[in-house]
Amino acid sequence: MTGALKPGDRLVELKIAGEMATSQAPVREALRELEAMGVVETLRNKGARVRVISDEELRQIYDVRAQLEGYASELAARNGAALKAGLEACVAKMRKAARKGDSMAFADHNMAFHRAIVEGSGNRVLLDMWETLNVKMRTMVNVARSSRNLIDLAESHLPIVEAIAAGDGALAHETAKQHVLDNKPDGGSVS
Amino acid sequence: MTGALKPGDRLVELKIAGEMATSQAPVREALRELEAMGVVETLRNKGARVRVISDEELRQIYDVRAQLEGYASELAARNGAALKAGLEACVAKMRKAARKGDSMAFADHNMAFHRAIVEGSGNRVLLDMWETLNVKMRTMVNVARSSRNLIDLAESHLPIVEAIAAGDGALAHETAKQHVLDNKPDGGSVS
DNA sequence: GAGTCAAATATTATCGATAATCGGTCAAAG
DNA sequence: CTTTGACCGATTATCGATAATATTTGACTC
Repeated sequence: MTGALKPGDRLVELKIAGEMATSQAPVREALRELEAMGVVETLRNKGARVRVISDEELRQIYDVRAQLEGYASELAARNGAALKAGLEACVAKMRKAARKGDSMAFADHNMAFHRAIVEGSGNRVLLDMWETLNVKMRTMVNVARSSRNLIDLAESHLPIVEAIAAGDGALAHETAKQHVLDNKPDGGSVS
Repeated sequence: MTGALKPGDRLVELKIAGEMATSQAPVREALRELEAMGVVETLRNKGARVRVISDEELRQIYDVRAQLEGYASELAARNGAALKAGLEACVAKMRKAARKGDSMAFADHNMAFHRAIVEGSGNRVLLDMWETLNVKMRTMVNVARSSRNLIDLAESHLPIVEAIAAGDGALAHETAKQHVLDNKPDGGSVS
């Protein structure tokens, strides 16, 4: 699935097959997989579309993500000292991207930061699930909608690093969770 | 996927196609879906197998499930009064099944209890994710391995009902989470 | 212009065929 | 006896065809 596809766009099997120089059947197989992942939705005899994520669903995704990342941070804090340098490097890269106004690079480093924590949790099921949420959202972190500037956003990651590096699981949990909720579309959750 | 399949069992496309009076292609599509859900694993040119869930993965699933159900209970507690009767009915049915020594029925009512809470959270993403975990585990609640008898297990759900019915989100969260961890294979988590 | 209907076209869903791959068996060689 | 290579059957992966379904187009009427 290459660029320039928007929620709601049609995915025509024979056309994709032609573009990929293959036949229809493998395309159907791939679409079934994407459907199971929640990226695509299909109706019988009507074909596949990029699934539309409603604002409500996006908010729900953020709420669940906050819980998962909070837990991941708590687990990661057990090995916080080993993760510290890597996390700080991500923040430094975010700062650099922020100064250059490069929001694409910023988003990449931001994602790498969060992934490092979830990977550092050591729970593979948690990581798979977190990735599933990201695939669903497609725009992994919605930077454009954030009410903060990129410099502030980069800095907002530091309390998470500190809590994890200090091995403080409970603080890491709350800090990471709140960070996600702070960046949720339409502001914070009541939860 | 009808009964009597164990982790590691081969799923032969042409055989399944014959049994279902269809052709290979729809079977391959279905297997792709099951693979995306983590139920099946395939290797290229080697076919599909029912995925083996290791003990470690099962423990990780329980840890993540504890977090999700803890959060679900917290959200459900907002509307706890409305959920109380339904939850109590599930516990009553669990008691009844426990008295009759009917562990299949027990498992069904136990699942219905937990599902009612996750549904009561009002977060559809959370529900989908929780269902995904259950599909992965396949044995939804591992009753046979629990160190408690069924009567005690039925009763162990009451503190969750009480916290939710009282609208106490934080208590519901901790109670539900601990309940899942208490029933995790090989005992509790350090987390 | 709007609405209806029929025909044409596009697309989906499945079929059966075929090429490629893999694993097991057996015979020959060392 | 062990190892190696050839062959065969089972299975996977994809192909191209076809039937079924949905959508679009064009003609006609008001």
